Amino acid sequence: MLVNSKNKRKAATEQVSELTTGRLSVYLRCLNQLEADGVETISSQTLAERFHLNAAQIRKDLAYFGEFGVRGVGYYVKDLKLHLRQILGLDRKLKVAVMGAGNLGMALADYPGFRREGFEIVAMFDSADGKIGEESRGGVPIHDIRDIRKVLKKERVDIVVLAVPAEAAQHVLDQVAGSGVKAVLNFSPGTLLVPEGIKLKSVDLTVSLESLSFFLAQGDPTS
Amino acid sequence: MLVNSKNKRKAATEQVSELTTGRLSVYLRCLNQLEADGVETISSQTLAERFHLNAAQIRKDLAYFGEFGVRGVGYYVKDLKLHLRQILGLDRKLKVAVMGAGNLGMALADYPGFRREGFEIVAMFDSADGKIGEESRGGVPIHDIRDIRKVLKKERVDIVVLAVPAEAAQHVLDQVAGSGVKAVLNFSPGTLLVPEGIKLKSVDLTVSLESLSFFLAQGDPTS
DNA sequence: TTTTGTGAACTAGTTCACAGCT
DNA sequence: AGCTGTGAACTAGTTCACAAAA
Repeated sequence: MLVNSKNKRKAATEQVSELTTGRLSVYLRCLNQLEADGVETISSQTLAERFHLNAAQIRKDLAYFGEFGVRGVGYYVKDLKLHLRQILGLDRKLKVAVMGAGNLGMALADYPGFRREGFEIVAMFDSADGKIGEESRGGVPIHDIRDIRKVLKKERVDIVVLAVPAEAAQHVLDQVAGSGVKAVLNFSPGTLLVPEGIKLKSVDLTVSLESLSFFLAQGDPTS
Repeated sequence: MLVNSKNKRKAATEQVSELTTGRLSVYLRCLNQLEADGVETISSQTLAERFHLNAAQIRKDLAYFGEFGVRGVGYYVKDLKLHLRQILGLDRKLKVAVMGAGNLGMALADYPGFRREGFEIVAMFDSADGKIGEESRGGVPIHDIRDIRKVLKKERVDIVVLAVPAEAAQHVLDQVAGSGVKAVLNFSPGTLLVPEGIKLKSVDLTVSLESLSFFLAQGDPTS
């Protein structure tokens, strides 16, 4: 298992696109399902057909990281799954903290999809007296947002989820950066100045919804 | 106001990229802030500097839809705002329904950012007896998911937000499609077969978090 | 024979740079 | 003089198509 004789991982200088890495997550999810279905080996062609992907793209995406396939056969599901988990850094348990214990923060802290993929939500933060000291429904403790630095360091948090109101987002982000966390998933809308050394990934719910509004306005002149 | 003498909107055949439409939302948000700050006119250059965008790209994105600027001056903030709202279809109130009254569905139904941009959340749906007939904290009524068709038609819902568990997503999506709704914002993970005539936009929380995990695993070999 | 891994061709998206309008 | 709107140049991303491996 984990055969990778020709270790041809791309040089650190070469940038793997975010589109590629997003797809790696998708492939991993497909493989999980295939494994559950008892499939042992799969070709890029079959994988593509089954999940509406492009076979050449699957091969190219994987080829950035090594030669995981067997010509004439395809990919061993179990083997490729392990490789993908390793590439995505999911082979160790990553600790996550959620900033903001509002509706959205609470929902994200207890989101089953995160736990299922091996993330561990270890802390939440808020500034409201009524919330500090309490827990999410799923049992994640809510800390005082003024203790960011202390708690993030103590808990050795890897990734922060930012779900605070827009006006607080920049300040909280700066605090998070100061505590040594390197990666932030941001749900607050608007422009943020990204501190040095931070990888920020933003999910903008309003933009997503407005892009559907655009589609309705342009594509579909009825109603 | 709304001067657009040379109405040079692109032909319906021409596809405007989703990257472009996403940026239009962003520009609109920037303009809202500028207006609040009392700025009356702005050049693409200044807009770009202020919000970390690219000036040529702003001009090109806008140029798909008309000539909104004044040479030597820039854009009138109020005027461009109105144009963008119209392009994005935000000049009428869009009605939204949320499928799934779990943590995430509830949070989305009460998400203030949606209301702020003029969306109206009119209904939620769930299958749990304990939830049907209740309301979200913000007062959105929860219907029986078996009444999808009836309620969506009666309320004239424009956009559906899908926040049901992955195993239910396809079935609910098919129901939604059957009730005439044309646009769906999907939060459930995994592959969906998109019914004819539906525009599906997916936000995949797990993929977003995993892309940060990838960054930590690859980019940052410490820890 | 089957299917990978990959250069080459193609398509999409971004940025430059400047003519032309105000 | 200043700034837009836009072709041209460039960069990134996708798909094709096939030689080479099993």
